[in-house]
Amino acid sequence: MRSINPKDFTKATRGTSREINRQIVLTLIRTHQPVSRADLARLMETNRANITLLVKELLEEELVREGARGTLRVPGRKPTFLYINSGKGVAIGLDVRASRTFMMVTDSIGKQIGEIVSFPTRFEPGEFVASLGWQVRKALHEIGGPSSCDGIGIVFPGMVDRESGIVINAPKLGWKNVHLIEMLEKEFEGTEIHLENSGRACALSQIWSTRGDVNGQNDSVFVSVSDGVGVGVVINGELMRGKHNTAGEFGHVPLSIDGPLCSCGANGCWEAYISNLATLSRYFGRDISRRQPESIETVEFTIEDLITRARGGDSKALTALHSSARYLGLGLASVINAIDPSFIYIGGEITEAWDLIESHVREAVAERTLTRELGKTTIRIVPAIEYPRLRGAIALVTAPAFAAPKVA
Amino acid sequence: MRSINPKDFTKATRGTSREINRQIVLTLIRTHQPVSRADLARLMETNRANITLLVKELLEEELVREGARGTLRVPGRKPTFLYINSGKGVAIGLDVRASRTFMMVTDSIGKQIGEIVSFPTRFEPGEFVASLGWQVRKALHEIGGPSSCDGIGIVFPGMVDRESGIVINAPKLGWKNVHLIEMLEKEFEGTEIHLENSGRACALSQIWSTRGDVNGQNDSVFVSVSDGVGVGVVINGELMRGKHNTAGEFGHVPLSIDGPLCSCGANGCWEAYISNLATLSRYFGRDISRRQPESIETVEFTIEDLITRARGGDSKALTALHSSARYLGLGLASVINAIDPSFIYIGGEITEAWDLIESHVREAVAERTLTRELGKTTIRIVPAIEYPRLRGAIALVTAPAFAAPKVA
DNA sequence: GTAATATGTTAAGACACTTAACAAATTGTT
DNA sequence: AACAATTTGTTAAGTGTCTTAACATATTAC
Repeated sequence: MRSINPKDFTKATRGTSREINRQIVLTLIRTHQPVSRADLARLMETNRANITLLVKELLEEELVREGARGTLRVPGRKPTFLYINSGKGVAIGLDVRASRTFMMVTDSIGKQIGEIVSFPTRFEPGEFVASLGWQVRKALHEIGGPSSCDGIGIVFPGMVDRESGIVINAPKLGWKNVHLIEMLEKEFEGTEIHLENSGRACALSQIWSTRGDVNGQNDSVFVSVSDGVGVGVVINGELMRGKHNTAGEFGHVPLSIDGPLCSCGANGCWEAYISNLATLSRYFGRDISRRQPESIETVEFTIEDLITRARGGDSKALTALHSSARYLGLGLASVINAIDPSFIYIGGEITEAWDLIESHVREAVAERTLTRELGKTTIRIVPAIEYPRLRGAIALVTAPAFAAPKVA
Repeated sequence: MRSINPKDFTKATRGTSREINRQIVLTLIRTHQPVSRADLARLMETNRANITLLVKELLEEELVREGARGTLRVPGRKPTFLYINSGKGVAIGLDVRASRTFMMVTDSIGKQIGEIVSFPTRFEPGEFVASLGWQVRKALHEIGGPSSCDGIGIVFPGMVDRESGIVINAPKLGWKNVHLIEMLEKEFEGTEIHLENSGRACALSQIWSTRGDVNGQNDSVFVSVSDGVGVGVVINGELMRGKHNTAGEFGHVPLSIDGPLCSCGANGCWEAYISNLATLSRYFGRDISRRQPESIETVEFTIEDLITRARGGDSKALTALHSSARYLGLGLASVINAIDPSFIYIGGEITEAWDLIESHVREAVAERTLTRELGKTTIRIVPAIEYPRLRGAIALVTAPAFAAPKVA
């Protein structure tokens, strides 16, 4: 039950119904393709005539294309299959991380083109922008063809204001209040640039996935455990962004207000207990979380190494993982109590060790959730191979075309 | 940017535009009344013809009524004022608290009728339902007239599943998994009963308020500090309910996982630091939080008394309040980091001491919020005299008529 | 080759917003 | 008192979109 904001609403016009149904048709083609007009009519519980008219318009706009005829096992005319016309342009996704930046090129519905490439991340904003420009132009050139670029989505490890395009704080890179979009718009003249925080982008990747078991979930939370802890919250099929576009910072909700110092300056944040650095610190029995960002590339022992050791029988490594698992679960319990989502997704390097830690996580979740039902909230691992950050970056570009229109 | 759920969407029909605009008109009349058709046309940026047709329908349905003619300071025909037709039925709101239950009767847009009455809360479910039945019938009889009852909204201090109508856990009353709605529906045959948690209900009271400074805020959080800590989160003008209808339990997000024992069984919940009992315990220097519910009525020293003493110069009382204020602020910082709302509302007895504690709260908020902007999030006190719980209970009954239709 | 069946299109109807013209009511001026 | 100017509210014709019904198209089974 939503209240209508009397100061900011959208009235319905003659074309509103069409606009709504048009987006529904697009969504259904995207998630069900290949699909026939008759199928769409059944899915939407409307008549074929209406679908014909809606699709005719989408065909004229070249958003949709007709493909091969399908087959039927029963007598009757064969259906004409419809597809999203994804050949018009390409989307570019960039995942900026402390050590390297990853790049993915896709068609306009997010289907990967070519290989994912990566290059070192420059820490000086000017150099950073220039290197991005060079890499993106190179990738576009390699693809060749007349494809235009629909837009560039950039995922950043830190606090960003998507609307103003400012990187508010990215401790991993040592950036504060950098007006990144402005610089990028000069570099990529005429191309739309989208900026988003990594936790929220990961959540986007799930909202806009076409995987059957994933889509159709209105409320979910993505927790990305990496150098930091990023969280994206989805409410009502929409990413929670907040007044200052900084919503979702569950990583800095405390487990203990006088716990270990966090990179944000406060004590006892969840992040300070479960980030990769926290786990490594626990293993080495010392505080390695306060290094300068410049030195990150020189650290040779990673969380992956720790997981390998744990699998190899290193009981100290296993203990460090179990400890992080417990804190992960305790924090997840807070998220569950606060949001009560249908799904929790977890991404990050630690998911590689899920078989080692799952029981510890679940136990801690059950311990602090308020009801038994909440304790059983589905937790799904998103492995690195699914590239949730990059897919989220791509969604920033490709999703708007499929979004629900704002009404009432 | 909302994604359309391909498994659960609402297509637009011929009547969808009308439905949307009809709800907008109702909302605008509710929030702007008295208001003329010409005013509505200006507010909606549409033509008067459309408004005439929309209003004609609402007049025929007796949802809206015409009133006196307005005046103009310029030449021209005088406007006909429109009002929500609130005389058709009454709504009943019940605020169940550990010691007493409060009852308010309003017209169908939430305007109070008569006085607020209260009666002792029975702890045995059967007796509880019977006493409610008796009190409600008495109130309806006293009002007299042909008014029918539009519905009853009940606000409960504990975890409730609004949809199934089950009180999952109300430690203050000692209830667990009581199917309250079922019992109440037998008692009030034919009348709609709505059940909600007190924190969420308070949030509803703000969403559906017609106060100019309050409405028009899409994202807000209501924190109700009383015997327990109830939180209601509003996202996009809609109360966040969650998969199991238990969303918003920020009261049990920890400040320190090995802090004091909370009524929920876990350690260090926010509630265990800032509930009235926690503040009183701090004052008395002992743990009085683990009493049996039956004895609550016999406790003569309340948080109000403590505030009075603090004002009277009792430095121990003031210290206890300041301590709670600090913890309140630290927890609020988590809420702000997680949700980034436009507004935070605070209700409960402790608001009586706001002038004594505000600076301490704000300081703690600033200390743990991630950006300076977040630290400046507006905090508004809702005094007890505004009866947010009761207004929320009423909103449960009166709001659905004004809600935005579900589309796409 | 024909009947049965499913897909997709077309045309007429119904419904709601939109535009334009008009009636109604009021104020200010001559 | 008559008239112009102005605002409110209504009516009628127009346009866009969903809806219904009929029809053409294409395929399978007999």
